[in-house]
Amino acid sequence: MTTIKQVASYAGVSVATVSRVINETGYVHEDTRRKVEAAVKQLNYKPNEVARSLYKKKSRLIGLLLPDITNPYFPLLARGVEDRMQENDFRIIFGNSDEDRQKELDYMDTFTQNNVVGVISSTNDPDADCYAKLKIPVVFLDRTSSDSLSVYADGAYGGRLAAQEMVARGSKQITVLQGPTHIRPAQDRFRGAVEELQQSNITYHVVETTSFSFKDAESWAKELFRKHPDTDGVIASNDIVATAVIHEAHRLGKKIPDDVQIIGFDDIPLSSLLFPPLSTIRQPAYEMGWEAAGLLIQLIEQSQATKSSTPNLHSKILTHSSIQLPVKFIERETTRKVDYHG
Amino acid sequence: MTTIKQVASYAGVSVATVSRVINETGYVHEDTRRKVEAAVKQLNYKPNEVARSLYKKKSRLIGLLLPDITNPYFPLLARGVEDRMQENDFRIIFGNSDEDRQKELDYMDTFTQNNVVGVISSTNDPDADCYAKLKIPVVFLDRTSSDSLSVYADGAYGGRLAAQEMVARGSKQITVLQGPTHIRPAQDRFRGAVEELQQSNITYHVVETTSFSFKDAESWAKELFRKHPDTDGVIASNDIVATAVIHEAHRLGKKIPDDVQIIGFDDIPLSSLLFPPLSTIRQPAYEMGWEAAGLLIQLIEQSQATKSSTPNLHSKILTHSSIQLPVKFIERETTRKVDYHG
DNA sequence: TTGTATGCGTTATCAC
DNA sequence: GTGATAACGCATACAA
Repeated sequence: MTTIKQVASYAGVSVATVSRVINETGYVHEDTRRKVEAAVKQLNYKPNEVARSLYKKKSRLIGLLLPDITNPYFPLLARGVEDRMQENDFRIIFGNSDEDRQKELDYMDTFTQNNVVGVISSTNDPDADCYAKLKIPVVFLDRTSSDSLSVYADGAYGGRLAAQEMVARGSKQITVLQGPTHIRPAQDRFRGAVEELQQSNITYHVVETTSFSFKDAESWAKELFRKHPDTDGVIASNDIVATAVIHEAHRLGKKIPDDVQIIGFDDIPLSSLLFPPLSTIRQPAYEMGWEAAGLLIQLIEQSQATKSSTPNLHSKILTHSSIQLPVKFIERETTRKVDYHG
Repeated sequence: MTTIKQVASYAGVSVATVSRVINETGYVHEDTRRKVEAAVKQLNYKPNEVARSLYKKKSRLIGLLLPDITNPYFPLLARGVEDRMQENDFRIIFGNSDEDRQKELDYMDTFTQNNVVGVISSTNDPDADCYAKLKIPVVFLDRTSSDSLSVYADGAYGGRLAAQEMVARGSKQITVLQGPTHIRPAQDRFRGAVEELQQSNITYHVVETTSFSFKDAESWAKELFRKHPDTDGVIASNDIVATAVIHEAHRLGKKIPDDVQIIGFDDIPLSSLLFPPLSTIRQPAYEMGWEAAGLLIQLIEQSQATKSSTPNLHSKILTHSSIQLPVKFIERETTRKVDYHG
């Protein structure tokens, strides 16, 4: 690796001057600039980010912590984050937490030890100590917290919407799969659905579920149709679980959507490829990642500005502006057609 | 952040001593050690990885470059890499290349600028300059190169296997979807399949395809049944493409597997959830990531050893030991049952 | 407009 | 056994 020193001597100037031209800071004569630029090009010089990071106490790295990239919901989030970050010259240190407290802690240590300037985390406990202690901006993704910045979809409304669409399409005996109680967004949508059902005076049952794993979901699907055989509409806690319900319905010889309608949640890429293609409530995962990254970048730039200048009254300061993105009903073929519907 | 200096003064010793105890290098009196350890704990000291990296010219970071984490084949690879790296206290800077040369170059710059100690890349051009110039170990994942270390699945055999199984199950008019020509593993499996078919004296046709996108695949599926309406067996270039073929077969009212058998490639998580569940050639993606990480770690440790000591004749040096992992036929329901088959 | 010198937090070398 | 101190590559305050 060629260093700034080598560039300097090659160009016949001091390191300070080289630094000035590559950072476009301070005055430098046009001729000198050209000499330096030539040297930079000639030696193919790329500044050492580590040295920069050490001196400035801040890097161009951000930390991204997701529960499990293997869960089909997360790749889109990750991609949204990466694209926006890449555009703004930030790189990503990535980790899976498995929703495990210890792994989460470890990664937060990793992040701080590497001088990351911000983190995006999809955690079940945004109020955990390790986040409060962080002295850099944090944005919570897909997980809400009362007093931290976060980007999430409108789960409660999504739940209502699922219930509305199901009722509008004629289901009378609806079973709702609750979703893991420790995952806030799962509970939001569950509550939304139940509220709507209650207001509509529809008979409904609830089956408790404790994970989003397909394997577990298969047994809940069985339980569902065993305990509530008259079910003619299932609101699943997410698309994976909905998939298991579809399978079980097939197995029982039930016609979808004539005997039973099914609505999922998320709209993961898989959903449109199922048979029948799954009607679901879409969370705009890519956009969520994108927005979270944008918010974080804003916070990062803000915190730099705050430190270096006197408070600027003209620039609006972000203190608590979480972003809630809209969800949308995606009508496919596990729900019946309905005339009035646009 | 607390620094080594603070720990030193808190413990009443010099920074050198603190460094010795945290790195377990050199002599240090038992009492001193205890004092330092207490200070470390008290102040919750965590060494600054950036400063370490600057001094030692090597970090605990590795670079991972994948085409697109949004493609369902890659999350498992990534997870395999992450798990193994995490176990060995390496962290990951992650990026998507979109198979775009420029993005690839940019990420290689990022990696070197951040002092990563190794990179794992899934590139179409392992012989590209940017890899040759790298002075750190590189392992190519899922992409082969004649003279670089790589971890990949036995694509040629996978192709043969697909053809064998299809023939053994009675297909007489087989169509093979070729897969993108610029993606080496796609061509390996294609050639394998074609060779097997030729040896078996089976009539077959080839439909060219240029991507793995589902959207494109839909039109190739149409083309396939239009040009070769007698097709009673399809060997798809991967599971995504196979999915499109299933859809088209449904649309045409063809019975699967009675009218047409379909075999995919990869065994992405989606495949078992399709209807009918897709028979496919499984690549052990998670294991591949895991092995690639293991190989890279070995190379990293080796290169450190080589630098610091005189060549050790007793330790075997890895110069060219690529790892080829076995593929396997996963029998599901897009292929017919056959008696002889164990 | 440019150069010198200092420090960022660590590790390693060398005296003591 | 332990402590100064130089060095890693860079950016900046300050002097010139």
